[in-house]
Amino acid sequence: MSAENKSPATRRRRKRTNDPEGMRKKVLDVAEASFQARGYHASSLGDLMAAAGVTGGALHHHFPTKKALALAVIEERVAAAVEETWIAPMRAAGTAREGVRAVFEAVAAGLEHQGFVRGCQLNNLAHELSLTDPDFRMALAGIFAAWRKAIADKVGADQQAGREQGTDAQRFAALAVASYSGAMSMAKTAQDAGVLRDCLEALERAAPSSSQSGLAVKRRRRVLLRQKTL
Amino acid sequence: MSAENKSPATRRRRKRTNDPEGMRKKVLDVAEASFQARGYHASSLGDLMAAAGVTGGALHHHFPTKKALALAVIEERVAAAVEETWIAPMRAAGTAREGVRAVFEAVAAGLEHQGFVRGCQLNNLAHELSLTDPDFRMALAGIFAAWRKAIADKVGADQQAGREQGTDAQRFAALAVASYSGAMSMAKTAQDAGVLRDCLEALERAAPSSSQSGLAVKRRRRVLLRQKTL
DNA sequence: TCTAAAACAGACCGGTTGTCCTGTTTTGTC
DNA sequence: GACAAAACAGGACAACCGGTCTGTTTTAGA
Repeated sequence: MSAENKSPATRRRRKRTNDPEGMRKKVLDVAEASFQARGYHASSLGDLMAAAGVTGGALHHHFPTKKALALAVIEERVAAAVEETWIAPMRAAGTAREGVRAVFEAVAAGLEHQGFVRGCQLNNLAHELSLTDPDFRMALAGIFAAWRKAIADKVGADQQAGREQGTDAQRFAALAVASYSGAMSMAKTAQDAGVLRDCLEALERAAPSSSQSGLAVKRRRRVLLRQKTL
Repeated sequence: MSAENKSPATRRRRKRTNDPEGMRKKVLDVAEASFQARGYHASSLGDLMAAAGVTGGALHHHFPTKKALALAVIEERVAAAVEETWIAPMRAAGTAREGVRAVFEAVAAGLEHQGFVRGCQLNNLAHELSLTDPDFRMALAGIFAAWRKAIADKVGADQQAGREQGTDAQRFAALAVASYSGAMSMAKTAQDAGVLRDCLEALERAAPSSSQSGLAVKRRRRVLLRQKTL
């Protein structure tokens, strides 16, 4: 965690190696983590520079303004996180409902193992930045839309396979995204991931996969899908 | 909206009138609005002072620190907003599900009439402040808990009246709060309140009030409950 | 009326923030 | 190897932020 590029007395001047992509990645790593933990406004560029071991000149070279940095974090990192956590698992799932359940449980398990809750990157930044700047808002809205679309598409696939005939794909997707987002908000505030499981149970108990009451079907789905934790 | 306490030449010195409660209220009004629109960190005390027409001395007299001001906004204003928007309508509703529907529709209608979405005060501040300070977090968590309890209590009352026998009150409340919170997050980011209606429809289509499929029951509930818009 | 506390005014300060600017070093290209 | 552009270093700076401080006015109570 401390400095390691101090030139020792043995070799007075280390030769510099330009690594623009590596440096850019290092900055994005630190910014992503800091935005997640402290938020955008509470993260100063000075802190980020110190944490990344990067000088002001280098930072400014890759990201002219703080807004540009945040936009890059949103478009590259936050979008990728949603892709990894939700979109890919949803594509890989057998059905939409199984996918939703798998993600909820995987995230809940990951948070419980981690011991604390930092919340959803997308929602964290969306709340802080949506009204601040139209560019922020549009970038964040696009990620929300892609997220919803991935779920709705899965419902559509289910319907083409003869399932979920009574379900409105768009609305189902909206509810899935909303309940996850809100549950994460509560989990973050209470520092307790249990509410994620509460919401999932309520969602499934209230919404059986077909007309069956869905009481005996629930347990055996739990082990079907293993997923890499975030 | 401009200054009105400039002393005109007619009477050289206006007599000052101490109004501690009024001044405190004025500051809280401005702070509440600014936190809602710009967030905590993006709201500077200088802006608040200017907007409220209050000097630094007066502000500091009532709120020694910015944190104290935010805590007052949370405990007095945000809690009151949740009380007015959710808890009171929930107590007044015939059943829990009717109450949830009434609030969703009232808020959606209010937002559509307003033309823009600033989001949920509680969730806005919760996302920005939960991880920054334990005092903030606890205050916000308490409001979430009261919100959930109000809904769960209503489900309990329904159950004592013979309804909702298969429903878990805690989980139902968690899902209602979560889906509302998440829907508001999306509505704020997309600047479109329609997602609130999507979530409500999905919630009710998926969760019929009893074993009936809930297709014909939905429409006639819509006019039953009128509620004061936020 | 006298007095002390509360209420308010307004200047002030140290620290921080984001950005800019001027150099220096590295690197790809002819 | 010459050279221009990219990559990086690091200081400088003006604006701003939150908090403090001193002083004045109002108000309540004896």
